[in-house]
Amino acid sequence: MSTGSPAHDGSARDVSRAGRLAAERLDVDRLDTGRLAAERPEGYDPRAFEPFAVTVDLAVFTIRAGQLHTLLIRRGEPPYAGRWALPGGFLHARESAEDAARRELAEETGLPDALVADLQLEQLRTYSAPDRDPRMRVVSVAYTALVPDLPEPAASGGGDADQARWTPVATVGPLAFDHAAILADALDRTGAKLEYTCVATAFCPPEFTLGELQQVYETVWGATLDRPNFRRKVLASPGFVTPVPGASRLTGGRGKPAALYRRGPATTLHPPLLRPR
Amino acid sequence: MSTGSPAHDGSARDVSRAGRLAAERLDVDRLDTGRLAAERPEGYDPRAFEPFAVTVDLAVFTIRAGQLHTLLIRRGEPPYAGRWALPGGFLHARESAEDAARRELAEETGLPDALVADLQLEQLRTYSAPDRDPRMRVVSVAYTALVPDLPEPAASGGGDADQARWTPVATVGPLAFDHAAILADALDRTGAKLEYTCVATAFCPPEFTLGELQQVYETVWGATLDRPNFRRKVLASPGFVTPVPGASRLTGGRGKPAALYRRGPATTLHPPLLRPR
DNA sequence: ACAAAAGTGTTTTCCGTACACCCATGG
DNA sequence: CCATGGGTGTACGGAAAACACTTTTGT
Repeated sequence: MSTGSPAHDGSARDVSRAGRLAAERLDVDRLDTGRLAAERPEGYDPRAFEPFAVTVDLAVFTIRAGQLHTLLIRRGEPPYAGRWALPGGFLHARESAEDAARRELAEETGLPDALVADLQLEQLRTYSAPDRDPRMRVVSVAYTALVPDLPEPAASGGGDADQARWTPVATVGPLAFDHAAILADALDRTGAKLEYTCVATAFCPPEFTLGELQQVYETVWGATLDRPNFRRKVLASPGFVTPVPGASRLTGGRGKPAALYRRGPATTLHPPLLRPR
Repeated sequence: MSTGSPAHDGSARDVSRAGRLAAERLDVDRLDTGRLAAERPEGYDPRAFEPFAVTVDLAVFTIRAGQLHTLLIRRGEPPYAGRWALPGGFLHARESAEDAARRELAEETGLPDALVADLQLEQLRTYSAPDRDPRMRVVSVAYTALVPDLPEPAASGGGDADQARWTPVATVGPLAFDHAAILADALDRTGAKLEYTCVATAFCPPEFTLGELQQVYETVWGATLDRPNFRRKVLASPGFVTPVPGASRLTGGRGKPAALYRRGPATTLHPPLLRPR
């Protein structure tokens, strides 16, 4: 697909992100970087095994106030000190990348583990440019997560030097390492997945109206949809949503109360819900 | 998407695959595996940085005699000695995963580098289960490549102990490590990509007929398509194929000679070419 | 009574499907 | 002249886009 090819970037998490992450602090100086080719005169010895650091990066999206937001953390240590970055961290020794992503997500957002356990979490892509991280060779597996609007966003960790904050994707400035490219890829993928999967419900609370579901599509796609047609399409897709006998009122104080739905058992959308144009 | 979750498997390339790969031979005993949690009594030290080996695995597909084939190599060393496996290998020190995949593909297939340079190569997924490889912690980035039917398949390397062979996917037996899961994922992805991208032409020689292109779809999908409708859809997709003023005869000796086409500049298919049912 | 949001119906257009038919070539 | 494969035309059915209309609430 697209080749963001972010050249001079990196993604290794370091000692930043407050004391709550002390359990996975990394002392870069302890790393055996002596074999890295960058520190050898010229070329490398092909017979030497090169150890890599492996991390996960997370593009976590939610919708707040009709805008798509992503979770960013502020780096406290060089490189890129003071810059915003995607949450993430190193794989533990006996932990898969997805397990690591789930663990990091729980740590960063403070969500209960039970909620994180059955969360939409999709592997996006692996970023492996040799100079992603100026310090060492880091290969990072990026994941995308879609979460409902959380009452307390990521306010855990307190008002420390290392903040974590929901940021509207439209106002995201330059990010550390190649995280801008990762974020762009995640946005592309998320928009595309809405077309042929049921992931849109992941943005919604357990019970939601069709109007809220439509707002998810409109927010991510940046387009307006015809309400009657959207309604028909969703209800015609078996297993996309299941009705809840009961109604509630939303999106403003007035208007007819809307029926409530839960996400259905289906994961893919047949036929797809194509975006306009 | 799907979660193959291959549990007890691995993917590290070792000293197998003939002498032509000597440049990247790996002596497992030289690896610093002392820190691996599997060799410690119980649990692990979260503060210790764990070095990972990073490899690429390649699911290379071609169509020969109306059957989808994949390129497999036979392992000469334990673990899984004698078993077939996907081609692949370790990342070099200053090499991205895609570069490594391209290099390995050139080495395994013996294709000229120029041809490999502008080849369809798509990152599939990264496999990181902790026990993928019984010897050590290996994270593998899997790629999918689609190539035309090659005159000399993978006959380079000679009749050595380590063979490389095109195998019909229908007759693939058990594979080493989690390669069966990777192959299954690659098949799923390839079938899906035919629907909304132009990658099908990657299976074809530079000049091809619409009948050959249709056979690609029918072979990968295992379904028959209506020829007139297929023709219209392809020609209606701008940039999918471009006509060549000239004709040739094919697929048997008789019948009207078919017009020839080259692949066009487009990469995505609007509207998509959905498979039946 | 009016505004705002949910829900229903209808028309028109377009696309996918199925299938009939003609063309060119080899045996 | 018949089998085989390439290429064209066309009619039918269903889905999607556009839009008018009804229903139910709050103010």
